[in-house]
Amino acid sequence: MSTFFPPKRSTYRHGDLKHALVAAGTELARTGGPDAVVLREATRRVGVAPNAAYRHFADRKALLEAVCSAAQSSLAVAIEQELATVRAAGDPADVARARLRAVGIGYLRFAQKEPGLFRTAFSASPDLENVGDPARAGASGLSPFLLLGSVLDELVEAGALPKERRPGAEFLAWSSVHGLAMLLIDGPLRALNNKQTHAIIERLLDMVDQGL
Amino acid sequence: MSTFFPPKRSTYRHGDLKHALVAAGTELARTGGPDAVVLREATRRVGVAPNAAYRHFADRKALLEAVCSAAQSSLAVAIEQELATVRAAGDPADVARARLRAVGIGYLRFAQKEPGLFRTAFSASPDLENVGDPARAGASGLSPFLLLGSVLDELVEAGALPKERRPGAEFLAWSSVHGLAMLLIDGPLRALNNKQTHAIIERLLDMVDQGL
DNA sequence: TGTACATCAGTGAACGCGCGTTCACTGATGTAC
DNA sequence: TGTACATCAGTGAACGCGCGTTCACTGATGTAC
Repeated sequence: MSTFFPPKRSTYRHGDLKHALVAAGTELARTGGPDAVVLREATRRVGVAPNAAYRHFADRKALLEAVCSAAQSSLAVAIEQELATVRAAGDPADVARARLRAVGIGYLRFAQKEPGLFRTAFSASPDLENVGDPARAGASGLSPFLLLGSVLDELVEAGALPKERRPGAEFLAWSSVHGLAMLLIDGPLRALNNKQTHAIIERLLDMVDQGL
Repeated sequence: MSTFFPPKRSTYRHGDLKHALVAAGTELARTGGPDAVVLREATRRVGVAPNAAYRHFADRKALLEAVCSAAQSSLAVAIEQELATVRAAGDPADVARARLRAVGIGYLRFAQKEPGLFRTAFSASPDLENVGDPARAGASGLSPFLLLGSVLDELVEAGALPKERRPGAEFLAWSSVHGLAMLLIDGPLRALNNKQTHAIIERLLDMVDQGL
């Protein structure tokens, strides 16, 4: 455990300890989810005394929250990447629909590729208040929740979603996709192979598309 | 913490320690979720030495699994109760639809009333293998998953769901409802009031009904 | 350009805690004769 | 009906562990003069 990341450091000052601790914490979260974000282990990996962390974080919870924000940001980037593959030509309604699908696919891909980070992203302070926090955003400046919201807005603009059904639509789409993510990574759908997984993802996105 | 449940016991033998430990563990899970199922605390509450638990469970994990099964069983009962309120008269397709809705409502009600138990129910060994385990069933003998499955079968029989879409339909319905449950209890929808919650639940169930 | 000094990042040692688990035991039960 | 004894449920004490956090400290930096 503690033999990784040997503490080779020449200077007394670290220089960027705060970021280094978040990075180490993120690595822990990647492997073991939020519970694995252990303050002592993070300092060990960075090669620093355990209490050095208290120069930069009030307590363990503060470190975990920073890691959580970083995970949200990674999720936003994953969604943005998927959005970038959507061709913007053709019927605006079709484009908007394809973009909504891309949000779902990016979300689910991330959950599967990084289940530990995914669980960490939703482990702390999941209030709608910090939805606009830039630390949780991707390159676009939008957090995952705001990305979903903006794509739903596009859907309304393109006439593919009646605007009276727009309010709260985030939560319907999000619920379905989030639930599937849970079943796929922690739940009874873990055992599915790639093909089966892909099929069920497509069906779920169809359902959302049709039911919204 | 340990002053609750004073260890008043007259006999040397407990009589039903195994069940008592599961009950105490369930109480812990109810309050704090799966992580709160602490072997020592369970024995403390029952009024027994910590190691007495090892007469009945191989280790902490085994205790947690027993608590998990009990939680699944409670969930099944909650769903059955909701199903029992559905009137069986009228168009069979409408009845089957109402029963599917009842499954979703029972699921979500349980998640909201017992968030700790709900999280515990899905914390351990969530494989489809133990879906038929009687320890996870309600009065009907069916686990939550099997209850959902049987109602979907009814839907097919009543002609409300094309039978080629029946396979895997569990996972679509389950994903949506499970995801909403998560957002409601742990996630950003925690802050909603009863009315708002009810509204979003209805909309989600509409979406599933329409999109299946 | 040089020096005194305030600042504050990181150190070293220690704390108390509660956990899961193991050991050799003791005491009640129920069965065989 | 009475007694010896095997069974096994629960005890008491202890273990090692790793955690988060606090204390008084040391050493490098950068700024004021």
